[in-house]
Amino acid sequence: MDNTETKQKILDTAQELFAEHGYSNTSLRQITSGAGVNLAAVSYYFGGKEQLLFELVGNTLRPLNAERLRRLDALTSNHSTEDVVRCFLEPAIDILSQDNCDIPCILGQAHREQNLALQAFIAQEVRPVAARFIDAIHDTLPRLGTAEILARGEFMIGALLHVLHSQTAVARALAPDQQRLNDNTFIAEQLIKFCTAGFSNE
Amino acid sequence: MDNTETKQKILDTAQELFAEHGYSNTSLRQITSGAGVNLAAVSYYFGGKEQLLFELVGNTLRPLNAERLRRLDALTSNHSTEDVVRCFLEPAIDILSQDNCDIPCILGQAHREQNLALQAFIAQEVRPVAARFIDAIHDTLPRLGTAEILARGEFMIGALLHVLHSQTAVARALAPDQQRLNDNTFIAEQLIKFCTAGFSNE
DNA sequence: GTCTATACTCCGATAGAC
DNA sequence: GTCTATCGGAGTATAGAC
Repeated sequence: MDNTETKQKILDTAQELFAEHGYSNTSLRQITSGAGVNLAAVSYYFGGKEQLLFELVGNTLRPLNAERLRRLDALTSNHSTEDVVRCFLEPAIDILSQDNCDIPCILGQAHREQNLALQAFIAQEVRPVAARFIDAIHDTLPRLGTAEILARGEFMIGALLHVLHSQTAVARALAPDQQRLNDNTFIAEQLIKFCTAGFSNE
Repeated sequence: MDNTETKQKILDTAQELFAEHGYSNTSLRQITSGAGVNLAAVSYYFGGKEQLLFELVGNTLRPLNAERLRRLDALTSNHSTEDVVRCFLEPAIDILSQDNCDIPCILGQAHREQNLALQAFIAQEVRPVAARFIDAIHDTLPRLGTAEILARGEFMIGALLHVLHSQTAVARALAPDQQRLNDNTFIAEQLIKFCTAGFSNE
């Protein structure tokens, strides 16, 4: 069997199972038997279960943050606060509309894992985006201090992660007849409006 | 040894260890040896590790939601949007200021666990508060549809849980010199302002 | 009723055979 | 590069001591 083929089959199966049952609730035996490879293959190719998760998270975060930076760079000098918020949120929410809905689950889970090494890994990936984002917000809301921008940035990340992870499960449980809660475009626009208004409060 | 004393020692130790290392990363053997009781005591008193978590979560959610309902009931007929948001957020953030900071960790973790039974348990506890909250928001923002209120309610919960869990860890990592990010009063006021503005956007 | 000792199954990891 | 065998530790269940 090919090297890359085995690795890819493990990654695909792990992504699927992690998304469905969660990292801790998925065993290496489920992954390897699902992928049709030997139990020891995960240790051989990735170094262990945790490094396998790191690989998945990195593969998701890298293109996402690259796209965020690309959009931030494309902003003109007289951009609005909503433009900046959109640069940050839209690439993440776009993933929800793609066919593979494992990715947002993996992403949301990663931020929530109580794992210092993983937290540091994520922080390192997000840092350059955060720095550019703070500057861009500062341009549109000069009266807002750095502490305010940082705090509100955390609120935005929290709201985004919650939506990525649960996909408004609480709201849909409370009102099953509200079909708009299943519409990702509706949720995306609501989230962008919500966060833009939240930031703009000087 | 007394019945209630053994149960309480298990609850206290479990709360501490779950908060520090996470539910999945804490073993029953750590809990029982830390509490000075036998391994089987958890099965005997709670039925298993999962039911032990349920008990902890319930003990945290019950008084929190009772306080939220009490404050919602105390609102006068001409309340503001900020009043309603404050009723929901302040009791949760007040916990942060208490000496026992295990509780917010347990709360944030509970929402994060990929566990359908736990999700249902939480949804059932939150449901009465959510229903009253939606009505109260509707009073102040009559042009807002139910779907909008529900979606934005999810964003607010996401932002709150993120703060409860990480206590603005990302922001503090990005700017260690911003002391205000360690001030719970500052974070609370910022969160209330952020969510109030987010809801008010009709 | 409370608690102890113990056994059972499953987990992640790894040394070593092939 | 792949696989088997095996290890220590996990959660769980229970028989029996007090």
